[in-house]
Amino acid sequence: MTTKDKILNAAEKLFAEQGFNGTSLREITSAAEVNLAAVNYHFGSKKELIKAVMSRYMNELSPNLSATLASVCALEKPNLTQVFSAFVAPLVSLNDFRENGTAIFLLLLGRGYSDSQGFLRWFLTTRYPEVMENFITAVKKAYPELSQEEMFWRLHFTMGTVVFTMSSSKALIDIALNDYQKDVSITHIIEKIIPYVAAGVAAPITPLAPDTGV
Amino acid sequence: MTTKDKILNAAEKLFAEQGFNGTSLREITSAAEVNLAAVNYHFGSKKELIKAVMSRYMNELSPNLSATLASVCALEKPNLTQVFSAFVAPLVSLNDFRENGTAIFLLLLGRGYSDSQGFLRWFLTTRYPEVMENFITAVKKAYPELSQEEMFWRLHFTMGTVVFTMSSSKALIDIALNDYQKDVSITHIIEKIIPYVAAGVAAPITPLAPDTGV
DNA sequence: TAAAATTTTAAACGGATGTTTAAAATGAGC
DNA sequence: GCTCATTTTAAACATCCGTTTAAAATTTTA
Repeated sequence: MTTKDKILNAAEKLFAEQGFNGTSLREITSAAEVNLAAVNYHFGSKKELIKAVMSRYMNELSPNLSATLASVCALEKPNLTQVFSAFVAPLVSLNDFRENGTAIFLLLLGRGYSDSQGFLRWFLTTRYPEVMENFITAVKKAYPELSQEEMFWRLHFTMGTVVFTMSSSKALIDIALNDYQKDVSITHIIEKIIPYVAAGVAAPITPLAPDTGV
Repeated sequence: MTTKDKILNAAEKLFAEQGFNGTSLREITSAAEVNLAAVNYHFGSKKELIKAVMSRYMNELSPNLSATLASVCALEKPNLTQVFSAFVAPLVSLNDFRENGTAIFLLLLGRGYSDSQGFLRWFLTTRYPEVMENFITAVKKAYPELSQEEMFWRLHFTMGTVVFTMSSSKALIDIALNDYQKDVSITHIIEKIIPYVAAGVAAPITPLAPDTGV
Protein backbone atom coordinates (compact mmCIF):
# COMPACT_ATOMS: atom_id res chain seq x y z
CA MET A 1 0.00 0.00 0.00
CA THR A 2 1.32 3.42 -0.95
CA THR A 3 2.06 6.10 1.59
CA LYS A 4 -0.74 8.19 0.14
CA ASP A 5 -3.30 5.42 0.75
CA LYS A 6 -1.96 4.69 4.20
CA ILE A 7 -2.52 8.33 5.08
CA LEU A 8 -6.01 8.44 3.55
CA ASN A 9 -7.10 5.31 5.41
CA ALA A 10 -5.80 6.46 8.75
CA ALA A 11 -7.17 9.95 8.24
CA GLU A 12 -10.73 8.94 7.36
CA LYS A 13 -10.97 6.72 10.41
CA LEU A 14 -9.68 9.37 12.80
CA PHE A 15 -11.62 12.19 11.14
CA ALA A 16 -14.84 10.20 11.50
CA GLU A 17 -14.16 9.47 15.16
CA GLN A 18 -12.84 12.84 16.31
CA GLY A 19 -13.74 15.39 13.67
CA PHE A 20 -11.42 17.31 11.39
CA ASN A 21 -10.34 19.96 13.84
CA GLY A 22 -10.09 17.38 16.56
CA THR A 23 -7.55 15.26 14.72
CA SER A 24 -3.95 16.36 14.37
CA LEU A 25 -1.59 15.45 11.56
CA ARG A 26 0.67 13.78 14.10
CA GLU A 27 -2.14 11.43 15.13
CA ILE A 28 -2.78 10.57 11.51
CA THR A 29 0.82 9.96 10.49
CA SER A 30 1.57 7.92 13.56
CA ALA A 31 -1.52 5.75 12.99
CA ALA A 32 -0.54 5.39 9.33
CA GLU A 33 3.06 4.65 10.36
CA VAL A 34 4.49 7.25 8.01
CA ASN A 35 6.51 10.39 8.57
CA LEU A 36 4.78 13.57 9.69
CA ALA A 37 6.00 15.52 6.67
CA ALA A 38 4.44 13.01 4.29
CA VAL A 39 1.03 14.68 4.54
CA ASN A 40 2.31 18.02 3.35
CA TYR A 41 4.48 16.35 0.73
CA HIS A 42 1.67 14.27 -0.80
CA PHE A 43 -1.36 16.49 -0.18
CA GLY A 44 0.01 19.98 0.32
CA SER A 45 -1.93 20.81 3.46
CA LYS A 46 -4.35 19.41 6.00
CA LYS A 47 -7.23 21.10 4.21
CA GLU A 48 -6.36 19.34 0.96
CA LEU A 49 -6.13 16.03 2.81
CA ILE A 50 -9.67 16.52 4.08
CA LYS A 51 -10.86 17.19 0.54
CA ALA A 52 -9.06 14.07 -0.69
CA VAL A 53 -10.70 11.91 1.99
CA MET A 54 -14.15 13.20 1.06
CA SER A 55 -13.51 12.96 -2.68
CA ARG A 56 -12.69 9.28 -2.45
CA TYR A 57 -16.14 8.61 -0.99
CA MET A 58 -18.02 11.04 -3.16
CA ASN A 59 -16.53 9.60 -6.33
CA GLU A 60 -17.78 6.20 -5.25
CA LEU A 61 -21.20 7.33 -4.07
CA SER A 62 -22.12 10.00 -6.59
CA PRO A 63 -22.86 7.87 -9.70
CA ASN A 64 -24.81 5.28 -7.70
CA LEU A 65 -26.89 7.92 -6.03
CA SER A 66 -27.59 9.71 -9.28
CA ALA A 67 -28.77 6.41 -10.74
CA THR A 68 -31.18 5.47 -7.96
CA LEU A 69 -32.58 8.99 -7.80
CA ALA A 70 -33.07 8.92 -11.57
CA SER A 71 -35.05 5.69 -11.16
CA VAL A 72 -37.35 7.37 -8.66
CA CYS A 73 -37.75 10.35 -11.00
CA ALA A 74 -38.84 7.92 -13.71
CA LEU A 75 -41.76 6.71 -11.60
CA GLU A 76 -45.09 8.18 -12.50
CA LYS A 77 -46.01 9.29 -9.01
CA PRO A 78 -43.24 8.58 -6.51
CA ASN A 79 -43.85 9.20 -2.82
CA LEU A 80 -41.38 10.80 -0.48
CA THR A 81 -40.54 7.59 1.31
CA GLN A 82 -39.43 6.19 -2.03
CA VAL A 83 -37.34 9.27 -2.67
CA PHE A 84 -35.51 9.01 0.61
CA SER A 85 -35.20 5.26 0.33
CA ALA A 86 -33.22 5.86 -2.85
CA PHE A 87 -30.35 6.87 -0.62
CA VAL A 88 -30.25 3.60 1.26
CA ALA A 89 -28.76 1.20 -1.30
CA PRO A 90 -25.94 3.51 -2.46
CA LEU A 91 -25.07 4.37 1.11
CA VAL A 92 -25.11 0.76 2.29
CA SER A 93 -22.99 -0.28 -0.69
CA LEU A 94 -20.20 1.88 0.72
CA ASN A 95 -19.66 -1.03 3.09
CA ASP A 96 -18.30 -2.98 0.12
CA PHE A 97 -16.12 -0.06 -0.88
CA ARG A 98 -14.46 0.06 2.51
CA GLU A 99 -14.93 -1.62 5.86
CA ASN A 100 -17.62 0.25 7.78
CA GLY A 101 -17.80 2.60 4.81
CA THR A 102 -21.42 3.64 5.38
CA ALA A 103 -20.91 4.72 8.93
CA ILE A 104 -17.59 6.39 8.21
CA PHE A 105 -18.93 8.40 5.30
CA LEU A 106 -22.02 9.61 7.14
CA LEU A 107 -19.91 10.53 10.12
CA LEU A 108 -17.52 12.44 7.88
CA LEU A 109 -20.47 14.23 6.33
CA GLY A 110 -21.69 15.22 9.78
CA ARG A 111 -18.27 16.40 10.84
CA GLY A 112 -17.89 18.41 7.67
CA TYR A 113 -20.97 20.42 8.42
CA SER A 114 -20.07 21.31 11.96
CA ASP A 115 -16.30 21.65 11.78
CA SER A 116 -14.20 24.24 10.02
CA GLN A 117 -16.75 26.96 9.28
CA GLY A 118 -18.52 25.04 6.56
CA PHE A 119 -15.92 25.12 3.84
CA LEU A 120 -16.62 21.45 3.25
CA ARG A 121 -20.26 22.24 2.57
CA TRP A 122 -19.17 24.59 -0.15
CA PHE A 123 -16.79 21.95 -1.48
CA LEU A 124 -19.48 19.27 -1.67
CA THR A 125 -22.25 21.38 -3.18
CA THR A 126 -19.99 22.94 -5.81
CA ARG A 127 -18.16 19.74 -6.68
CA TYR A 128 -21.14 17.37 -6.75
CA PRO A 129 -24.14 19.49 -7.73
CA GLU A 130 -25.81 16.70 -9.76
CA VAL A 131 -26.68 14.80 -6.60
CA MET A 132 -28.44 17.81 -5.13
CA GLU A 133 -30.23 18.54 -8.42
CA ASN A 134 -31.41 14.97 -8.84
CA PHE A 135 -32.70 14.98 -5.33
CA ILE A 136 -34.61 18.21 -5.76
CA THR A 137 -36.17 16.97 -8.99
CA ALA A 138 -37.30 13.79 -7.27
CA VAL A 139 -38.83 15.62 -4.32
CA LYS A 140 -40.56 18.06 -6.65
CA LYS A 141 -42.18 15.19 -8.50
CA ALA A 142 -43.28 13.52 -5.28
CA TYR A 143 -44.72 16.70 -3.80
CA PRO A 144 -45.39 19.19 -6.61
CA GLU A 145 -47.50 21.50 -4.42
CA LEU A 146 -44.44 22.41 -2.38
CA SER A 147 -43.05 25.79 -3.41
CA GLN A 148 -39.39 26.06 -4.25
CA GLU A 149 -38.72 28.15 -1.17
CA GLU A 150 -40.61 25.85 1.17
CA MET A 151 -38.66 22.94 -0.27
CA PHE A 152 -35.39 24.77 0.26
CA TRP A 153 -36.10 25.00 3.95
CA ARG A 154 -37.34 21.47 4.36
CA LEU A 155 -34.40 19.95 2.57
CA HIS A 156 -32.03 21.83 4.81
CA PHE A 157 -33.98 20.65 7.83
CA THR A 158 -33.59 17.12 6.49
CA MET A 159 -29.89 17.59 6.02
CA GLY A 160 -29.72 18.73 9.61
CA THR A 161 -31.59 15.73 10.90
CA VAL A 162 -29.32 13.30 9.11
CA VAL A 163 -26.06 15.08 9.72
CA PHE A 164 -26.67 15.72 13.39
CA THR A 165 -27.87 12.19 14.00
CA MET A 166 -24.80 10.78 12.34
CA SER A 167 -22.30 12.92 14.14
CA SER A 168 -23.87 12.00 17.45
CA SER A 169 -24.65 8.43 16.44
CA LYS A 170 -22.01 6.97 18.72
CA ALA A 171 -23.65 8.57 21.74
CA LEU A 172 -27.13 7.61 20.54
CA ILE A 173 -26.12 3.98 20.05
CA ASP A 174 -24.70 3.88 23.57
CA ILE A 175 -27.87 5.38 25.06
CA ALA A 176 -30.09 2.97 23.13
CA LEU A 177 -28.02 0.08 24.41
CA ASN A 178 -28.23 1.27 28.00
CA ASP A 179 -31.87 2.33 28.13
CA TYR A 180 -33.54 -0.17 25.82
CA GLN A 181 -31.03 -3.04 25.68
CA LYS A 182 -31.08 -2.74 21.91
CA ASP A 183 -27.92 -3.02 19.85
CA VAL A 184 -28.64 -0.66 16.99
CA SER A 185 -26.53 -0.18 13.89
CA ILE A 186 -26.10 2.63 11.42
CA THR A 187 -28.45 0.83 9.03
CA HIS A 188 -30.98 0.62 11.84
CA ILE A 189 -30.75 4.37 12.36
CA ILE A 190 -31.18 5.00 8.64
CA GLU A 191 -34.40 3.01 8.74
CA LYS A 192 -35.65 4.98 11.73
CA ILE A 193 -34.83 8.30 10.15
CA ILE A 194 -36.57 7.81 6.81
CA PRO A 195 -40.18 7.94 8.05
CA TYR A 196 -39.29 10.99 10.10
CA VAL A 197 -37.78 13.06 7.31
CA ALA A 198 -40.33 11.85 4.78
CA ALA A 199 -43.14 13.04 7.04
CA GLY A 200 -41.32 16.29 7.74
CA VAL A 201 -40.89 17.15 4.08
CA ALA A 202 -44.46 16.05 3.41
CA ALA A 203 -45.86 18.25 6.17
CA PRO A 204 -48.89 20.37 5.18
CA ILE A 205 -48.00 23.95 4.42
CA THR A 206 -50.63 25.46 6.65
CA PRO A 207 -49.69 28.62 8.52
CA LEU A 208 -49.07 28.30 12.23
CA ALA A 209 -52.13 27.80 14.38
CA PRO A 210 -53.10 31.13 15.94
CA ASP A 211 -51.59 31.73 19.33
CA THR A 212 -54.09 30.43 21.89
CA GLY A 213 -52.12 31.76 24.79
CA VAL A 214 -50.71 28.45 25.90
CA MET B 1 -20.44 46.76 34.08
CA THR B 2 -18.32 44.29 35.99
CA THR B 3 -15.41 42.45 34.42
CA LYS B 4 -17.31 39.20 34.83
CA ASP B 5 -20.24 40.52 32.79
CA LYS B 6 -17.98 42.03 30.16
CA ILE B 7 -16.42 38.64 29.68
CA LEU B 8 -19.76 36.82 29.57
CA ASN B 9 -21.16 39.23 26.99
CA ALA B 10 -18.15 39.07 24.73
CA ALA B 11 -17.89 35.31 25.13
CA GLU B 12 -21.50 34.51 24.25
CA LYS B 13 -21.30 36.58 21.10
CA LEU B 14 -18.05 35.01 19.89
CA PHE B 15 -19.05 31.50 20.98
CA ALA B 16 -22.26 31.82 18.98
CA GLU B 17 -20.44 33.04 15.90
CA GLN B 18 -17.41 30.77 15.93
CA GLY B 19 -18.14 27.89 18.26
CA PHE B 20 -16.50 27.09 21.58
CA ASN B 21 -13.39 25.42 20.24
CA GLY B 22 -13.12 28.03 17.53
CA THR B 23 -12.94 30.92 19.97
CA SER B 24 -9.81 31.59 22.02
CA LEU B 25 -9.67 33.26 25.39
CA ARG B 26 -7.50 35.96 23.84
CA GLU B 27 -10.24 36.82 21.36
CA ILE B 28 -12.76 37.03 24.18
CA THR B 29 -10.68 39.13 26.53
CA SER B 30 -9.61 41.52 23.81
CA ALA B 31 -13.24 41.97 22.67
CA ALA B 32 -14.27 42.47 26.30
CA GLU B 33 -11.34 44.85 26.82
CA VAL B 34 -10.14 43.04 29.90
CA ASN B 35 -6.95 41.24 30.75
CA LEU B 36 -6.38 37.71 29.49
CA ALA B 37 -5.92 36.32 32.99
CA ALA B 38 -9.31 37.64 34.05
CA VAL B 39 -11.10 34.61 32.63
CA ASN B 40 -9.15 32.16 34.73
CA TYR B 41 -9.40 34.44 37.74
CA HIS B 42 -13.17 34.86 37.60
CA PHE B 43 -14.26 31.55 36.10
CA GLY B 44 -11.40 29.15 36.74
CA SER B 45 -11.13 27.75 33.23
CA LYS B 46 -12.51 28.07 29.74
CA LYS B 47 -14.80 25.11 30.34
CA GLU B 48 -16.35 26.82 33.34
CA LEU B 49 -16.80 30.00 31.31
CA ILE B 50 -18.77 28.03 28.72
CA LYS B 51 -20.99 26.62 31.46
CA ALA B 52 -21.52 30.10 32.88
CA VAL B 53 -22.55 31.47 29.49
CA MET B 54 -25.07 28.67 29.01
CA SER B 55 -26.35 28.89 32.57
CA ARG B 56 -27.23 32.54 32.20
CA TYR B 57 -29.57 31.66 29.34
CA MET B 58 -30.91 28.46 30.82
CA ASN B 59 -31.79 30.17 34.09
CA GLU B 60 -33.82 32.68 32.12
CA LEU B 61 -35.44 30.19 29.76
CA SER B 62 -36.06 27.20 31.99
CA PRO B 63 -38.95 28.46 34.15
CA ASN B 64 -40.77 30.01 31.18
CA LEU B 65 -40.44 26.86 29.16
CA SER B 66 -41.60 24.67 32.02
CA ALA B 67 -44.65 26.88 32.35
CA THR B 68 -45.72 26.84 28.71
CA LEU B 69 -45.13 23.10 28.46
CA ALA B 70 -47.17 22.58 31.60
CA SER B 71 -50.01 24.53 29.95
CA VAL B 72 -49.93 22.20 26.98
CA CYS B 73 -49.91 19.19 29.27
CA ALA B 74 -53.03 20.57 30.93
CA LEU B 75 -54.92 20.46 27.63
CA GLU B 76 -57.22 17.51 27.21
CA LYS B 77 -55.87 16.43 23.86
CA PRO B 78 -52.95 18.58 22.69
CA ASN B 79 -51.54 18.11 19.22
CA LEU B 80 -47.87 18.07 18.37
CA THR B 81 -47.91 21.49 16.72
CA GLN B 82 -49.16 22.91 20.00
CA VAL B 83 -46.42 21.09 21.87
CA PHE B 84 -43.66 22.49 19.70
CA SER B 85 -45.27 25.92 19.59
CA ALA B 86 -44.87 26.02 23.36
CA PHE B 87 -41.20 26.67 22.72
CA VAL B 88 -41.79 29.79 20.66
CA ALA B 89 -42.83 32.36 23.25
CA PRO B 90 -40.10 31.50 25.81
CA LEU B 91 -37.47 31.48 23.08
CA VAL B 92 -38.60 34.73 21.53
CA SER B 93 -38.73 36.39 24.94
CA LEU B 94 -34.97 35.88 25.17
CA ASN B 95 -34.80 38.90 22.88
CA ASP B 96 -35.93 41.01 25.85
CA PHE B 97 -33.38 39.34 28.07
CA ARG B 98 -30.51 40.26 25.76
CA GLU B 99 -30.15 41.82 22.32
CA ASN B 100 -30.55 39.08 19.72
CA GLY B 101 -30.95 36.68 22.63
CA THR B 102 -33.06 34.14 20.75
CA ALA B 103 -30.60 33.73 17.93
CA ILE B 104 -27.59 33.71 20.21
CA PHE B 105 -29.03 31.08 22.52
CA LEU B 106 -30.08 28.75 19.74
CA LEU B 107 -26.69 29.15 18.10
CA LEU B 108 -24.97 28.36 21.38
CA LEU B 109 -27.16 25.29 21.77
CA GLY B 110 -26.14 24.16 18.30
CA ARG B 111 -22.49 24.74 18.98
CA GLY B 112 -22.71 22.87 22.23
CA TYR B 113 -23.89 19.75 20.53
CA SER B 114 -21.24 19.66 17.86
CA ASP B 115 -18.23 21.04 19.71
CA SER B 116 -16.24 19.52 22.53
CA GLN B 117 -17.39 15.89 22.45
CA GLY B 118 -20.81 16.62 23.87
CA PHE B 119 -19.95 17.50 27.43
CA LEU B 120 -22.41 20.36 27.12
CA ARG B 121 -25.18 17.93 26.29
CA TRP B 122 -24.48 16.15 29.51
CA PHE B 123 -24.40 19.45 31.36
CA LEU B 124 -27.76 20.58 30.00
CA THR B 125 -29.61 17.32 30.48
CA THR B 126 -28.32 16.77 34.02
CA ARG B 127 -28.69 20.38 35.10
CA TYR B 128 -32.08 21.11 33.58
CA PRO B 129 -33.90 17.76 33.46
CA GLU B 130 -37.33 19.29 34.16
CA VAL B 131 -37.45 20.83 30.71
CA MET B 132 -36.77 17.51 29.05
CA GLU B 133 -39.28 15.71 31.30
CA ASN B 134 -42.02 18.26 30.68
CA PHE B 135 -41.42 17.99 26.98
CA ILE B 136 -41.59 14.19 26.95
CA THR B 137 -44.78 14.23 28.99
CA ALA B 138 -46.36 16.67 26.55
CA VAL B 139 -45.36 14.63 23.50
CA LYS B 140 -46.60 11.45 25.13
CA LYS B 141 -49.98 13.03 25.75
CA ALA B 142 -50.18 14.29 22.17
CA TYR B 143 -49.18 10.97 20.61
CA PRO B 144 -49.76 8.18 23.15
CA GLU B 145 -49.36 5.41 20.56
CA LEU B 146 -45.68 6.24 20.16
CA SER B 147 -43.49 3.81 22.08
CA GLN B 148 -40.86 5.17 24.44
CA GLU B 149 -38.08 3.95 22.19
CA GLU B 150 -39.58 5.38 19.03
CA MET B 151 -40.04 8.68 20.81
CA PHE B 152 -36.42 8.63 21.93
CA TRP B 153 -35.29 8.49 18.33
CA ARG B 154 -37.69 11.07 17.05
CA LEU B 155 -36.88 13.58 19.73
CA HIS B 156 -33.21 13.24 18.92
CA PHE B 157 -33.96 13.72 15.26
CA THR B 158 -35.87 16.84 16.22
CA MET B 159 -32.97 18.09 18.28
CA GLY B 160 -30.78 17.54 15.25
CA THR B 161 -33.06 19.47 12.97
CA VAL B 162 -33.20 22.45 15.27
CA VAL B 163 -29.58 22.45 16.31
CA PHE B 164 -28.17 22.02 12.84
CA THR B 165 -30.46 24.63 11.37
CA MET B 166 -29.46 27.12 14.01
CA SER B 167 -25.75 26.57 13.72
CA SER B 168 -25.95 27.05 9.97
CA SER B 169 -28.64 29.74 10.16
CA LYS B 170 -26.27 32.49 9.10
CA ALA B 171 -25.52 30.69 5.85
CA LEU B 172 -29.19 29.79 5.34
CA ILE B 173 -30.28 33.39 5.83
CA ASP B 174 -27.74 34.54 3.24
CA ILE B 175 -28.89 31.93 0.73
CA ALA B 176 -32.53 32.80 1.26
CA LEU B 177 -31.73 36.45 0.68
CA ASN B 178 -29.81 35.71 -2.51
CA ASP B 179 -32.11 33.13 -4.07
CA TYR B 180 -35.54 34.29 -2.96
CA GLN B 181 -34.94 37.95 -2.10
CA LYS B 182 -36.44 37.24 1.29
CA ASP B 183 -35.00 38.68 4.42
CA VAL B 184 -35.70 35.95 6.93
CA SER B 185 -35.19 36.14 10.67
CA ILE B 186 -34.63 33.59 13.36
CA THR B 187 -38.29 33.85 14.29
CA HIS B 188 -39.13 33.17 10.67
CA ILE B 189 -37.01 30.03 10.71
CA ILE B 190 -38.65 28.87 13.94
CA GLU B 191 -42.04 29.16 12.26
CA LYS B 192 -40.81 27.17 9.27
CA ILE B 193 -39.33 24.44 11.41
CA ILE B 194 -42.34 23.73 13.60
CA PRO B 195 -44.57 22.06 10.96
CA TYR B 196 -41.58 20.02 9.86
CA VAL B 197 -40.66 18.59 13.25
CA ALA B 198 -44.29 18.20 14.29
CA ALA B 199 -44.95 16.10 11.19
CA GLY B 200 -41.71 14.15 11.70
CA VAL B 201 -42.56 13.21 15.27
CA ALA B 202 -46.14 12.44 14.23
CA ALA B 203 -45.03 10.15 11.40
CA PRO B 204 -46.85 6.80 11.25
CA ILE B 205 -44.84 3.97 12.73
CA THR B 206 -45.24 1.67 9.75
CA PRO B 207 -42.25 -0.45 8.78
CA LEU B 208 -40.33 0.57 5.69
CA ALA B 209 -42.06 -0.04 2.38
CA PRO B 210 -40.68 -3.24 0.83
CA ASP B 211 -37.77 -2.66 -1.56
CA THR B 212 -39.27 -2.28 -5.02
CA GLY B 213 -35.92 -2.32 -6.73
CA VAL B 214 -35.77 1.39 -7.50
C1' DT C 1 -5.53 56.70 57.33
C1' DA C 2 -3.62 52.15 57.73
C1' DA C 3 -4.18 47.39 56.98
C1' DA C 4 -6.26 43.73 54.54
C1' DA C 5 -8.67 41.64 50.84
C1' DT C 6 -9.80 41.75 46.17
C1' DT C 7 -8.96 42.59 41.45
C1' DT C 8 -6.06 43.75 37.48
C1' DT C 9 -1.94 43.47 34.99
C1' DA C 10 2.24 42.05 32.20
C1' DA C 11 4.91 38.37 31.48
C1' DA C 12 6.10 33.91 31.06
C1' DC C 13 5.29 28.71 30.93
C1' DG C 14 4.63 24.31 28.86
C1' DG C 15 2.55 22.16 25.28
C1' DA C 16 0.32 21.40 20.83
C1' DT C 17 -0.42 22.59 16.10
C1' DG C 18 0.48 22.93 10.80
C1' DT C 19 4.24 23.73 7.97
C1' DT C 20 9.00 24.04 6.07
C1' DT C 21 13.77 22.74 5.48
C1' DA C 22 17.59 20.25 3.97
C1' DA C 23 19.83 16.07 4.17
C1' DA C 24 19.36 11.09 3.57
C1' DA C 25 17.40 7.17 1.30
C1' DT C 26 15.28 4.98 -2.52
C1' DG C 27 13.97 4.04 -7.19
C1' DA C 28 14.08 4.38 -12.40
C1' DG C 29 16.40 5.02 -16.83
C1' DC C 30 20.40 4.58 -19.53
C1' DG D 1 27.38 1.88 -12.08
C1' DC D 2 26.00 6.34 -12.44
C1' DT D 3 22.79 9.98 -12.81
C1' DC D 4 18.74 12.12 -11.89
C1' DA D 5 14.11 12.46 -10.03
C1' DT D 6 11.24 10.90 -6.39
C1' DT D 7 10.29 9.89 -1.81
C1' DT D 8 11.33 9.60 3.12
C1' DT D 9 13.25 11.32 7.20
C1' DA D 10 14.56 14.04 11.47
C1' DA D 11 14.68 18.39 13.04
C1' DA D 12 13.41 22.84 13.51
C1' DC D 13 10.21 26.83 12.92
C1' DA D 14 6.71 30.00 13.88
C1' DT D 15 2.27 30.34 16.07
C1' DC D 16 -1.19 29.65 18.77
C1' DC D 17 -3.36 27.85 22.89
C1' DG D 18 -5.03 27.61 28.08
C1' DT D 19 -3.04 28.41 32.26
C1' DT D 20 -0.04 30.21 36.02
C1' DT D 21 2.74 33.50 38.49
C1' DA D 22 3.84 37.33 41.15
C1' DA D 23 3.83 42.08 41.40
C1' DA D 24 0.99 46.27 40.97
C1' DA D 25 -3.27 48.59 41.48
C1' DT D 26 -7.61 49.05 43.50
C1' DT D 27 -11.26 48.52 46.72
C1' DT D 28 -12.95 47.24 51.20
C1' DT D 29 -12.64 47.07 56.05
C1' DA D 30 -11.56 48.75 60.57
